[in-house]
Amino acid sequence: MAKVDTSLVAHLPLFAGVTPEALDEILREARSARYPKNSAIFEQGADAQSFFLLLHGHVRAAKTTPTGEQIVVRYVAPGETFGLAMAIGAVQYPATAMAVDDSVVLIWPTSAWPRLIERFPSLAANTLQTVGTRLQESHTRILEMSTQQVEQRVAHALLRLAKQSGKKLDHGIEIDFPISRQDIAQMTGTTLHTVSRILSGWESQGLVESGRQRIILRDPHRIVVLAERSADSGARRDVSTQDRD
Amino acid sequence: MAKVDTSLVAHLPLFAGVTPEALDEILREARSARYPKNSAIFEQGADAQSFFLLLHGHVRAAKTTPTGEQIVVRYVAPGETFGLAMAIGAVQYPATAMAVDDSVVLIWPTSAWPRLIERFPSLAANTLQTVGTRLQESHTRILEMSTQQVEQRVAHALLRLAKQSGKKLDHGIEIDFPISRQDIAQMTGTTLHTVSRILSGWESQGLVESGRQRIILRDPHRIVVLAERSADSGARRDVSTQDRD
DNA sequence: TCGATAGTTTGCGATAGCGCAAAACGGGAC
DNA sequence: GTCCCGTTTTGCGCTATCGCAAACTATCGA
Repeated sequence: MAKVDTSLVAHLPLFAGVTPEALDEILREARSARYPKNSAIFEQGADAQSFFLLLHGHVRAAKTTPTGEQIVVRYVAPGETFGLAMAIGAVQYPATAMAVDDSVVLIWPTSAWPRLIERFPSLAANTLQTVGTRLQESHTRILEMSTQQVEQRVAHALLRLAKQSGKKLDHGIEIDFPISRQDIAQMTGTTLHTVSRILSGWESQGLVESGRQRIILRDPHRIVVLAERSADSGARRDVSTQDRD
Repeated sequence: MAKVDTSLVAHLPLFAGVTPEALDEILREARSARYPKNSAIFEQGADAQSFFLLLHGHVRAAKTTPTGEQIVVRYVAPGETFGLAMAIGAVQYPATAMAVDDSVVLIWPTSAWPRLIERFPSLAANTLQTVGTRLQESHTRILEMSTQQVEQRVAHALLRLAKQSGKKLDHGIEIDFPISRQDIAQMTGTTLHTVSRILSGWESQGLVESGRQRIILRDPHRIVVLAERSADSGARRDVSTQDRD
């Protein structure tokens, strides 16, 4: 198997504090693979035989209910790890991973993990860091779903996508992979219909420009305002009653 | 300072794979403290100077929005760690921790963490495990908030509390610390009014018995049924349109 | 070039659950 | 025992958002 070029990944947070020789050794345990657009990388419930590092492309991690509804857990950007079921002691993947663009990944066998973290403890520390960060983001998302209305949640979601995977344009930021109204609905806990209505509204105000699986934020600044406004018109959540401390 | 008895904590997942001598050394870095009911242990936004292990009592971790709304991130049960800001690389606590009962905790200075995980790598691995588990639970919660109605979410929340901190009764399970309608609302993304209505309804069906900050599940089995029923009466989420794979 | 297909838009009626208000209740402090 | 305060209950109107249906429109393959 062709060896992966060390320099491509040496700067990643995952490998912080890992010597070049160690990195070399770590990479020797991995193989790389290419997944074409719209192909599944692993399925929710399948045995977690591998964990992954995304090199190129974009991956969507989604969780499905017994009744078939889905939510998007997150979009994976290049340089990020995913499928870390083993790190959390899970035997099966808790979500499905799908390449939303042609993608290239590094793959380690799950069985290699215990040995790797034993030899290179900073791997565990670094992974703890990223998992912890994701936990925080997850809590933020819960906070938003609990306290904000749909329009604000969509605004936040798009701003996050723009920050994570935005391509700067002459005038605006384009989200750098195909994403549908349905996807955004599944990120924000609403329906594609409601997302469509919201984006239509924004489009007519010149805030965004969007089409088939494509969104450009034309006026990020005003979208930030939308995201942060605390539900001014009438319908406000009950803050006064039973306020704690 | 009085040394903490090793045997009290040796069995905790956090210390799995740690030798008694190592555990002794780890505990020497900690001090213990008692927090009376309703006292704050740390505040959201404060410098994360310590991390904690709960020995006795119950702690509520809650996140507050700029506008003052709160959500309950989780309830901490004895044996669990909390305030792990350092592990995730945060400088400040992302939430507020408050003792909901008289509580006893072990406290380590954040500054001790790097040294501890260097000397005892399994601490990092174990912590990664628990943080990963919490991340999964968090995703489950997001899934529920996205796909279920309030009554089901409340059912799930109570069942989880019962499993985590339930005291078995002759007939039923009592949640073992004071918890208000408001608290449950903040766990499920609704209002205390709606929670109150739901519990009233359940009470009249003999599912629960509840009062001031006190809830007893009288018929857990039927509550499980409630939690799992997929919104039968009419209002069902749109699964057919744009189903993936 | 022409369908076929997947994604998007939009209208309309229905409703779950919110916000507000007010009353009832329970427990602890003194 | 009584008062007071935090919690809970309940009624009522309202609206954000859903669910359904149907039309529309890019994009891709034949």
